[in-house]
Amino acid sequence: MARAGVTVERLAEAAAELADEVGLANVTVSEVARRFGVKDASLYSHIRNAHELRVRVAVLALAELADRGAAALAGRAGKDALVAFANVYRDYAKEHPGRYAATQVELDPETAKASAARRHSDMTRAILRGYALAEPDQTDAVRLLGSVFHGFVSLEQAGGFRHHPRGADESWSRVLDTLDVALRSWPTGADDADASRTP
Amino acid sequence: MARAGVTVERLAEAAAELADEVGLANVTVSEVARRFGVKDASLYSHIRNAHELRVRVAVLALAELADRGAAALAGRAGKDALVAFANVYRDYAKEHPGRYAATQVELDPETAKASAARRHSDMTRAILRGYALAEPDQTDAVRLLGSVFHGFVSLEQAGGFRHHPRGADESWSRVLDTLDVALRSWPTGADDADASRTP
DNA sequence: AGTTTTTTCCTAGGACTCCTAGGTAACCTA
DNA sequence: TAGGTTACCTAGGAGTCCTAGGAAAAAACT
Repeated sequence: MARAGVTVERLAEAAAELADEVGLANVTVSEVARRFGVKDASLYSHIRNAHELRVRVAVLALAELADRGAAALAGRAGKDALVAFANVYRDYAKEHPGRYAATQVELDPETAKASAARRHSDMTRAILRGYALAEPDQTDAVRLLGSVFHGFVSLEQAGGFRHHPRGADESWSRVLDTLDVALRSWPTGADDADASRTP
Repeated sequence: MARAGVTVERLAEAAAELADEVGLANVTVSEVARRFGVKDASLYSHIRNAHELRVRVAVLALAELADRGAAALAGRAGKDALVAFANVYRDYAKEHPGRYAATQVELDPETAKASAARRHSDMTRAILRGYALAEPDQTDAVRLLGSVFHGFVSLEQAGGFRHHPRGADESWSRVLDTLDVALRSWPTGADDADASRTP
């Protein structure tokens, strides 16, 4: 009988597709095997276990996302870059919910190093070139941006914004405006102004 | 033979405990049953399916978190309230990772309504009383805060901050400083200042 | 108290997933 | 073309989810 031509790359691709359809948690070795017209046991010569399947989806998604981010950043700076990059995240999550969810699986140190995770923080740092920030503020800002992007997308996907008439799109663009302002007026040194007296 | 005294409340509590130990994804009907000294099939007179078990953990966590939030907010205002409330989230996530993860499961409309989800947005709105914001800016700000809190905690938990010497605690307090400043200087109307010309 | 009803737990079992062990057949290389 | 490697197979054990139908404990009603 002819071989199915399974490779780890095609496996990851199929698993990613499946994740987008049924959610990452429902990505199963058996189903992926089925899509290749192969028995589930056969896949274990390509992957160690079911977890590796999800890890490979994560690595794939991280790389795709980094590619899109790089494309969006090309030729842009300042707020323009910030907005473009942010939209890459949100659009990707909408288009590929399963892949995006995979982005959050914990990777062991070696896998993380070989992944595009570093490219993401580098790109975020590149955005911050438009806003004069020295270390360690720059790292803090990178983390702020990552938190807002992921947090918003995650809450939106979980349906957290559906119980209120205000559109998510409007909030999103307003949040990015605010982020832009915040980065420009980054609290430099020991800023202990007490806001509780600000009415 | 004597009965084990299983109730949905005790079930949810046990599932929550299990979630904190092994992760929400590994919360299984069989294991919960085992902890009650009961066969797995017996639990199906209390819950409909395994998914309901996780939903109940979510509802429990949401309520606990809301209680802590309310306690933290009592007698505080402005930045003081903001910081206290934010720390409730982060501390809870550290203390109860499984419960916190459950917080992000999608709830059907009725369950969501009966949950403490509303209390959370109400409390966030209460924080914003310290910063004069009218609708719809207030809703946008609520979403920004939610995004930052959840995003930061989520990334930190996924190990996203471990590959850099800068401590997560320092970044966190800096992020909250920035949030405080951002809320005070919220971009009111049509703020289209182009930041790309700022350097 | 005795009887009926309800609830809680049981056993049995089917369907599915994960994964291992060991075998066979296709492809690659010397 | 023989030998070796790799991709796939069957068989099966262990675990989970869930249903069906039965027994016994607890609660409710005479």
